[in-house]
Parts: sequence; C-alpha cells; structure tokens
Amino acid sequence: MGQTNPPFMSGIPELLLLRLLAQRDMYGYELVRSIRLVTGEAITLGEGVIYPVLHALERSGALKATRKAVDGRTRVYYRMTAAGRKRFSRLQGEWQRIQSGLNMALDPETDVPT
Amino acid sequence: MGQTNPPFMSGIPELLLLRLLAQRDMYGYELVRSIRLVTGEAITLGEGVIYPVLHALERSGALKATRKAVDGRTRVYYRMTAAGRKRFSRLQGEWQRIQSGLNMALDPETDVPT
DNA sequence: CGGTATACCTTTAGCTACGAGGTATAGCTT
DNA sequence: AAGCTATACCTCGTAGCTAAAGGTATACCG
Repeated sequence: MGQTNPPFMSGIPELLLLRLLAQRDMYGYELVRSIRLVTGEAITLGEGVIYPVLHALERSGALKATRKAVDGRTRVYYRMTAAGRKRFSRLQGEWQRIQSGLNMALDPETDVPT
Repeated sequence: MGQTNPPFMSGIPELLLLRLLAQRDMYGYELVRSIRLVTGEAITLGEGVIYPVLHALERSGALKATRKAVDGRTRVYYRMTAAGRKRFSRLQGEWQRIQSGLNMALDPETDVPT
C-alpha cells in the first residue's frame, strides 16, 4: 500500500506544519513544497494529508486562516496562535522523548537485560 | 485518546520487538517489560499492542514461535528468522531517514525557503 | 486551444496503537 | 482456605491518522 514514506509517520505532519508556521505565515500549497525541501527530500506529504491537518489545527485554535487574493488565485494563509505555539513545543518535547527512547534501545551498546 | 505515549508511535512497536529479538529469543510478557527498560521508561507498550504485532510478524515469516513450559506456565518464545533480520534492517534504515529528515526540519538553524 | 502549474478541497480506505476485558496458574500473605 | 499479586497468554472494539485518488477552478505558455 501507500509506500511513499511508510511507518513512523504518525503525528509528523502536524509537527512539521507547526514548525514551518512558527517561522512565518504560509499557505497550503506552499507548505507542501516546503516540507519536501526542509526535510532534504526525506519526507514528502501530499495535499490530501496537509489540508485536513490544517483544517483540524484551525478548528482546534492552533492556527488562524486568512484568505488572500494573489494574481487572481485565492490563497489561504495560516498564522500560528499562542495556543499553536504551545502545542508546537509540547509536541516537540514528546518527539524528543520518543526519539531518544528509541535510539537508546537501538544503540548496539545497549544490552537487553535478563 | 490513548495518552500513554501519544503520536509518533506508528511502526515503533514492530521496530522495538525486532531489535530485542535480534539479540536473543524472548517471550511476549518478557518483551513488554524489556521495552520499558531499554527505552529508559520513555516508551511503554501494553500487551494489547505487543501480542498482535508478534502474531503478525510470525504470520509474515519474520519470527518463529515455540511453546515452552516453565514452572507450570507456558511461554511462547519467539526467534528471529533470516527474513526477520532483513525486515529489521530495512525498518531501521527507514527510521534513520525519517528521523534525520525531521530533525533537519526542526533545527532552528534551518530557515524556511521563500 | 490544449497542456501544465498553481491552488484549493473532500471522500474513502486502511492500518495500527491502545484500552479494556478475559482466562488460567503459581505463590505469597492473612 | 481465601484472597491478592504476579506471571502469562489472548481478543475485540474504537478511534486516530495517513494516504491515494479524485474533483474544481484559474493563470500562463506555446
């Protein structure tokens, strides 16, 4: 099945979006392209993933959307709220925890206790 | 919902199980305890997670199970197969990729391209 | 005028982690 | 003897989230 990124992806789209929007306002299509770039092509997320997450973040109050017309096309810009910043740092901390726990376990020096 | 570890958990139970079983044969209940230990308490996985994954890995040929009676209790020991070893290294590589991509993006030095 | 790029969006499917619950034995404590 | 805790296995249902596919519309280039 879906074999673009596989496993290890849960929660990651949200974290990436919050990371990018912490820096500056961006719109959906732009976020899709940026994610590919800032992860060094390691992670590619389609629009079908990005838009639903953006909408959910808006509903939960982490983001605020504003429509802006540029060259006849309508862009929906997202801006991070205070709640969003809080959520971002919480998720980032959780990511650190999981990551270091897993890396500790994967370390060949770590031996499995009896 | 389920707030023991939250997000970032997809694929991780499988990777941890394979990591532990790469070292030596173990049984389910033991694996549950070991995971807590080797991750420095960062990750705790319940039996409801472990058993289904073990069964799936067995079905797919990554593990081979053997029942062994110890002190009147029956333990099901799992041993990694060649296919399992292969799957382990593939997953580990994928984890590296996702991890470094995400960390690159999270690095404050990384600036979002315009 | 047709194709490609931009820009938005929804629906459906499917995986999988997780909690709750269920069985059974062994051993310790009261 | 009764009851609790620990060991050891297991299943089912829910719910969250990713992902692919498909759908609309405008702008620009040849």
